[in-house]
Formats: sequence, C-alpha cells, structure tokens
Amino acid sequence: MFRGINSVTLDAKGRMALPARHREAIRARSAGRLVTTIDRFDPSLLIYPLPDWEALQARLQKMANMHAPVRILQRLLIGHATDMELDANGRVLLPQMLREHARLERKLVVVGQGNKIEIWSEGNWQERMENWLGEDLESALEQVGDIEGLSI
Amino acid sequence: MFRGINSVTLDAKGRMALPARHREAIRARSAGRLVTTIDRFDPSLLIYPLPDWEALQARLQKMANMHAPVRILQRLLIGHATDMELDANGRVLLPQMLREHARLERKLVVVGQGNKIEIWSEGNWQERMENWLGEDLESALEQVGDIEGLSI
DNA sequence: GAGATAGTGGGTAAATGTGGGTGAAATTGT
DNA sequence: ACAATTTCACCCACATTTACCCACTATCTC
Repeated sequence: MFRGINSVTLDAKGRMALPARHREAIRARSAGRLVTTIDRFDPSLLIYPLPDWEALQARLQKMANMHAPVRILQRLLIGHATDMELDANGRVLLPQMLREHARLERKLVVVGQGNKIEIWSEGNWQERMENWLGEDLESALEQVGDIEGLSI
Repeated sequence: MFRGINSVTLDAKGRMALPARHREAIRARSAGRLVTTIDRFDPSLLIYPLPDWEALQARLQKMANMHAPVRILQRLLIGHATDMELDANGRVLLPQMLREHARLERKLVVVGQGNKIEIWSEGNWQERMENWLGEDLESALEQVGDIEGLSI
C-alpha cells in the first residue's frame, strides 16, 4: 500500500503536504480521513487511514487493562491518536503536541510503511539512516524474523 | 532474466535510459512498471519489476515489527521503494532522495542481476571493481555458499 | 546508403508542493 | 460573562517538478 520516501516542509501553521503518491490511496480507503499517533520507539509520528486505525484501536482496547503495560500502551497510542483530514491541497495539520514528540522542525521526511506512513524530522532521519545502514541486521534478524531464503 | 552491464547518462532532469536489452523483459513482465529501492550494503539502487517487488514487500511486511531489526529493515527497503514507469523512450525518472543515497552523478552503470537491476555511479563502480578483483573470495565463500564442484 | 533502433536533450502544459490572507471558532484571561 | 487572543478551515497565488511530447545524433541492419 504505502511505500517510498519524500522530503516535505512543515509550514509556519504546522501543515504538511502528504505526497501525491499517497493521496489517491487515502481518498479511496477513507475519503481522506486519517489518524495520527506517536511512535513508541522512535521520535516519529504514525499516520493511518481511519478504518485501519480503528481496527488497531479495537484490538488495543480489547486487551485486559488490569495489567500495567497494557494501560501504558493504551495511553501512549490511543491517548495520542488524533483525527486529521486532507485539506483541498492534500495537506494535513499536525497537532502541536505530536509535533513536539517527534521533534519536527521545518524539513520533514515522509516514509511509506505499508499500512501506515511515518513522519520524521529530516535531521533525525538522516542521523538514524547512517546507523541503520551500518548495522548488521542479518544476525539479529535470524533470531526474530523468517529470513530463510530471503534474498533482496 | 536480467544480465549484462551498460554505461548510461543521468540527464539534468534525473532521467536514465534503461538499456534496450532489458526493456522487452520488463514490458512483458509488468507492462513497464518498476519499483526502485536502495541497496543496504552499497551505494546503489535496485530496480525490480513490480510483481517481483510486491512479493518481496509482502514477505517483509509479514515479519513481526515489534522487533527493532525488522522495523529497520522495513524502513530501509519499503521506506525507499518508489514506483516508476518506463516512458515512451524507455527511460525512468530516479527519485532525488534515492539518487542522493547512491551518490549518482552524470555517468551511471546499469548492471543486470537476475531478478533485479543495479544502478551505480560510474566512479563508485570502477573503484569497487578494483577491490573486488583483488579479493580472495574463495576462502570466504566456503563458509557461506555452496561452491562444491563449482567451476567457472 | 536508406531505414530502423538506441540513447540523449529539451520545450511545455499540467500536477504538485509551499506560502499566506481572512473570517469563524475556540481558548484564555479577567 | 465578555473581551482579547489564538487557532483553524477555507481560499487563492505562486514556484517547482513532472509527464508527455518531439527532435537530434550515433549506431546497427539489411
């Protein structure tokens, strides 16, 4: 579904153009209605088409919140989830608290990730990229992922 | 499927002619629809016919992304994967961010690699070639590859 | 040598991304 | 409760990029 990377600018009003390559898919899937929340692991934001987010949220809410980690997960993800809508120019307004979480500045990077889109500050992204490219993922992947015969 | 090396030029608009030897195969396999992404190990780009890429992406997305190395792999590969289409002259437009990753300049090298095509900057390619030719691959190959009876 | 094919360059209209004005709505302070 | 201030949705305007043409040259084929 979503893939590919774009560099865009966050304007003075906190708006960001969603790259055209994603717009059609979003309009088809959810009439331009989206939900953003924070990424738990990295300083970035996650954007889902509304129905995909709702499925995720339902799944989270079904979990027994007697357990502290469940409550925490719900607070982080559901707590920060904000509805957005594409404007006439294909832009979204990113909520200020979420912008701060992801430390977004003027230059952003928009990364398609299958069912979701990630938003990073360009500086942060570049810094991470260097590390990621240098890492030995293979040995780590052998533990957790099915990479049998995977050749890219 | 794809094989052979060609030298081509990246024009001022970021376009590159895909060597004619590959065009028929691409048109037959995917009506000229391609996906490019970055190579994780070297400064180069990988081009796949659309259906081959989609199989790869499906495989990547199936992996549980609670694990950090999986997320990183997905960001690098799916995150950079960009759809392209052959134009009327058999060219593709290489996205700017990918051009930067592979440090592409005016002279490029196009290398057929079976199910994919690699794009290198000519300078980078030549530099690497010298090293590769000098390396003792055999002893390393014995560890990881099936070279029993392989004679080239 | 004429014609076809391949690689390269470039013009132009449309699409895309960015900036900003304005009035309505929400929030804040008193 | 009301005024002051901020935020937001909805416009419009503009610069840049891209898609779609057409053209030119070098090479290859017959």
